[in-house]
Amino acid sequence: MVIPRNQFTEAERKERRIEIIEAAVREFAEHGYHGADVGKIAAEAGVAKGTIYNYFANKEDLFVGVVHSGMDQLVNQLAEIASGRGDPLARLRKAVLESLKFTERNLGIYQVMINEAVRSCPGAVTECGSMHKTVLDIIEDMIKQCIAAGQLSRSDPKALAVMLYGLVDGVTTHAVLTTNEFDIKRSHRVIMKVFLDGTRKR
Amino acid sequence: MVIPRNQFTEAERKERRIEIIEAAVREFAEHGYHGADVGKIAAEAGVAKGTIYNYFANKEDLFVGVVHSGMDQLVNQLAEIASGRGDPLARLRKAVLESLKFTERNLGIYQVMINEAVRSCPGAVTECGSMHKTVLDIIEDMIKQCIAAGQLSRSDPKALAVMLYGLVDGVTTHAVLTTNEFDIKRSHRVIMKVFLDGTRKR
Amino acid sequence: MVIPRNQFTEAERKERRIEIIEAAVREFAEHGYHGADVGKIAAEAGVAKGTIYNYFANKEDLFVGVVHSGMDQLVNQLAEIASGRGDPLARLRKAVLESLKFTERNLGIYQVMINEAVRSCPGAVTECGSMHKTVLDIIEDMIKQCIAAGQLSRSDPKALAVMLYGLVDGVTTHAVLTTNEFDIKRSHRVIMKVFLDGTRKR
Amino acid sequence: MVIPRNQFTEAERKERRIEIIEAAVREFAEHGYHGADVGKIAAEAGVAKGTIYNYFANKEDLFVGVVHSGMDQLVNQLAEIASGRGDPLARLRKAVLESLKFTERNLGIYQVMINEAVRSCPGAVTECGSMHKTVLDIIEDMIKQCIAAGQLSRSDPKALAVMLYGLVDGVTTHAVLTTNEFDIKRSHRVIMKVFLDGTRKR
DNA sequence: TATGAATGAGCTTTCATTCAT
DNA sequence: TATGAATGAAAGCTCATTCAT
Repeated sequence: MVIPRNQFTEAERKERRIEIIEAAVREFAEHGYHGADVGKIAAEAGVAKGTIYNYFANKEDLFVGVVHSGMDQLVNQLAEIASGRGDPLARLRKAVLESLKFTERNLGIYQVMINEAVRSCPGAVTECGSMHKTVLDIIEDMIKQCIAAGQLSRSDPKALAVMLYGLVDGVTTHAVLTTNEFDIKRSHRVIMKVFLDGTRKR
Repeated sequence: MVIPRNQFTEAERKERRIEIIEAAVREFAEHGYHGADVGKIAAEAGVAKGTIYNYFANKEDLFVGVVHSGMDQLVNQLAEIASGRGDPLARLRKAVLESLKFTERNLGIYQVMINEAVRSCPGAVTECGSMHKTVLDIIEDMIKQCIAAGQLSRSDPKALAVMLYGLVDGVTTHAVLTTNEFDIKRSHRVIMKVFLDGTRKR
Repeated sequence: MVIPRNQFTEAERKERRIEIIEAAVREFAEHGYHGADVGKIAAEAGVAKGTIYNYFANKEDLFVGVVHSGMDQLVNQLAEIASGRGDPLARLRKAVLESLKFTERNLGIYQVMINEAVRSCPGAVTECGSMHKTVLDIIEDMIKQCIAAGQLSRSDPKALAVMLYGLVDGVTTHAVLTTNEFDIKRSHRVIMKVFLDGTRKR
Repeated sequence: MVIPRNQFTEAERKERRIEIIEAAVREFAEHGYHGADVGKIAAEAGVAKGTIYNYFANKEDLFVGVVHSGMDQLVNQLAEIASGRGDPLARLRKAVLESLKFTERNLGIYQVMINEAVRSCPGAVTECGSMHKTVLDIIEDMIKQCIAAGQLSRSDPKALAVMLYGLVDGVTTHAVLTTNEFDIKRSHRVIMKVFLDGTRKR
């Protein structure tokens, strides 16, 4: 029963867009792309079904918006850490910690973004892929800084970024499949230990 | 137009079951659980829609069949390697290599199994979770052997298994998202290098 | 191709609901509960299949709506007669006449309501049973008035109500099975004659 | 797993036919015509689905068989009573009692026969109608005998038969809708009382 | 003749999207 | 611009019937 008005400020439109995306995040996270119900998203967001289509062209576009918004947060956070000053390795540690925190906070939607989008929502592949690439680029950049600072040995930084992020992703997957609660601090410690020192007996 | 017969040998029934599962693997891999169309699976398998329901109770049950069949192959292969003789670390290397090969061969369905099943197909969660646990148990067992043989340093073998498998899973995810072809040998080398020696400059 | 609008008055919604129920009455009457096709009901009502589900939760709920609507008419009519003033026996006669007219007008759906619902549509049993009970209660009440007025001999009024309504129902059944046209006036006369005076030679 | 033989005696065929009909009676009684499952009937009867079609052309034909068999019992019983000797009115009483007993024993299938068949199974209408007519004819005949013996007053015996049978049918319907247990003796007493003496205060 | 796997038309129900208001 | 009723394609599943064995 929202009374329509004729003119919305840009700010009001943005705010409502965000409300819709937040509702969409919850719904996509819980039911996956195909399982999500646009009607429920509208209800959750407190708007009419039709209104969704004033902000997004269709379900796919809404999903892209969700992905974009979600990854944007992570990218911004990582970018900030990456561009910081001080010990590069400490910053890398921090980046991994924040990534873990992010995935924990966004477990459901993160999985959907990273995994399901690819096969369920062709239109989102580009978006997901490019966000993923951005994250990896940032991590790669940090690794380069570590190498330059003599903290990591010289290897292909891109491959190392994939490894490091793979560890974060792998822990997430494991958490989802075992429905364990996620011990972030412990995961962080183990990931960094393995990544830095390996497991071989010396 | 498959001609119906009524006296099928056990072998013939199994064969047809496998044909259906193979068609289902393709469809689920391409479109995810919800996106998959039972009718298309039937057509793909060369049987009528109704026939599917002679072999599986419903879509969910079919999906569980797919998961079971898929993971079974990996579990068997890993189990064989794990129970082998000879150098434990070499066997661990081999296990990682085979896992990579498996995921490459089964990229689509593997992702659906590991990731989408959880939120799209409640009935498959148990199945997926238990298979995942089995794989990790086998790897954990091999890691224990390596520790016992003095090849890996003493740490929580369960956590290490999660790390190692996380690396494999992370590489897979990366491959899917970048739609890169998958350089298995290189991935194998990097994974083992990082896992064994870490990345720290010494 | 009904043009969709979104702001329906309560009256318009009710009207459409009635149109759907009327179409449903015809379809259920002709084919019974299981034999009825929701799609045909929609077509008959001039709406899309999906629209049915905006007014009723499912086929069962639609059927309950039909039963309720149908019996409501009869109940209201009988209730009005029952609560009238004047000679009780004359009112009882009138009630039987109106019941006969009602069943004649609603032959098909009446049969489905009374008979098939019980075994075909578990969700409607309560509804049907309670409407049936209401009708009998009204008739029982009228019989009590007749007894009080010394027009009928003292017997169990509930049992007599079952008898009287049984006569109406039996005549209906007979009409359906013989596909006779229904001579209401004659039926009314015979029913009242038998019910009041019996058949024994005196 | 019944082993097929090449030759069945006529008796064996008849016996199996009866087994199928008995199973069908139960299934039709419980679920109505459309709700009944030929597969379940076959399982109940201990034969394969295909075997049903060696004995009946299709579901409709099977239903006609059920109707025929069911009504045959009643018709035979009534016919026997009707053709008996002794007091006509006593025989009429007995016929009503046996009809009540019959409908109680066959409540479900009786309802289906009398009521649902008409709209669910066009092919059975003739059968049902003619059996119904036969029953009424027998009752009419008995009423004629009563009139001839001076036990009932002169009225249209066909109409009286409809009334009397209507009372039986009405009681049955009432029993089904109220899921009351059926007090046959009491019903019998009330029916005969009303039918013979009416309800008017004298 | 009995079997029962295969068939596929047909059913109910869902839900992304449209569009008159 | 927001609304939400209407839409109808599409999907999962059932089950009467067939027919090679």
